[in-house]
Amino acid sequence: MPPELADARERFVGTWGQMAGAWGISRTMAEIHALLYVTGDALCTDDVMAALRISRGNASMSLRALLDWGIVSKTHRKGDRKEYFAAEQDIWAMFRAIVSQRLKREVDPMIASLHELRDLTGERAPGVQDDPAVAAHNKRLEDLVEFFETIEMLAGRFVSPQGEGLQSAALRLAEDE
Amino acid sequence: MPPELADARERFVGTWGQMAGAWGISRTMAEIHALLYVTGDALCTDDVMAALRISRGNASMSLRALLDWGIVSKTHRKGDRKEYFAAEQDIWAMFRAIVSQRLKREVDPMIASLHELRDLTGERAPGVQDDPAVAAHNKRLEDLVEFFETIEMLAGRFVSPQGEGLQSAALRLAEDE
DNA sequence: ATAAGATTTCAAATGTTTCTGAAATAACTG
DNA sequence: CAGTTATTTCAGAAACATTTGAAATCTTAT
Repeated sequence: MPPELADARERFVGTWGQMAGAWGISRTMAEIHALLYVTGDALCTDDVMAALRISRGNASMSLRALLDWGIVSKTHRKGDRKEYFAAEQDIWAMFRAIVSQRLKREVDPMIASLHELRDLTGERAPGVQDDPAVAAHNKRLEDLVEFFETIEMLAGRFVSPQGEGLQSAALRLAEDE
Repeated sequence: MPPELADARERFVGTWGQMAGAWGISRTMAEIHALLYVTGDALCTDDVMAALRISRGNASMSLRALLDWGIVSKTHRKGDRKEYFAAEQDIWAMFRAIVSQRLKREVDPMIASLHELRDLTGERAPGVQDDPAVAAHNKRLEDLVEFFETIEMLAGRFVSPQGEGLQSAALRLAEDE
């Protein structure tokens, strides 16, 4: 491997690691993902430990978390007892997986909470809906519910297997005037 | 104020606070924003401190950060030396402000880093581009650059003042088959 | 069944972010 | 200008998140 490539890979890992916060994953997870993505090959736990100078426990837990997110997959090699891990190579597929997870982990619970909040002062809570402050409050909650449900519907269409892909939708929106 | 309303507001603050991570802001910032949003009125620092049981320093720093994000504004009242703070009440405007900030803080630097990385092994780096591993690496970087530039363009259109609003674009995409 | 190798778990250590409180600074009033 | 009130700053404290390393568990080959 040319030294330029090794250097470029190492820097890529660092750069991608800085995005961890934006994706909502830990730095090590992002670095492992970067390493697998930029390497292109499947690597075993020891490869990851050596490349990133991290402990076995950390590698194990972070790899499992990446599997949970659905952006890394496990493979086996015949005649080898180790497990090997490879990153999804299609960046759009990876983005869909992340969006899908975050919908489930963040948006769904928020919508559920907003529905509960609505019940506290809504139509089913007798004797309070005449107060103008309560009416204003209910209007705000309605706006939020509508916002999150729109986001959910939009994002759901993007990530659904049968729906149009995010990429094509993005390009369509980005191109037409 | 009916006790149901006070209770509903308090719960809303807690619920919104849990979204802090998803928006990329601290818990206190999210709670202050929630308080201002759900109250509808402008509040002064002492009101915020009392309602959330936080220190003056925390309130001051978090309010300034919310101003920086552009989702809270400062107002004055005649005959009063205190500053009052009010949250943007349009949830779509707030979302646009957040997206706009995160583009600037996260996506722009990532694109810049990817451009730098591309120079390490790209056309301007002589003598390495014949290696197939380098070619594969360059392809991956190209994919990423294209991905982020598409995201940037798309999001930029949503948040630009003269462009169509995010809401209308979202509805357009969500409705048509 | 057992031994070797691979993986997972988790308590303790480390690192990072956020918060407090008091001092310093700034802004207003008369 | 002096006095008063409001705001900002920042070092240390507290809370929170991540990582380590070694023991426990699981897997596979013979």
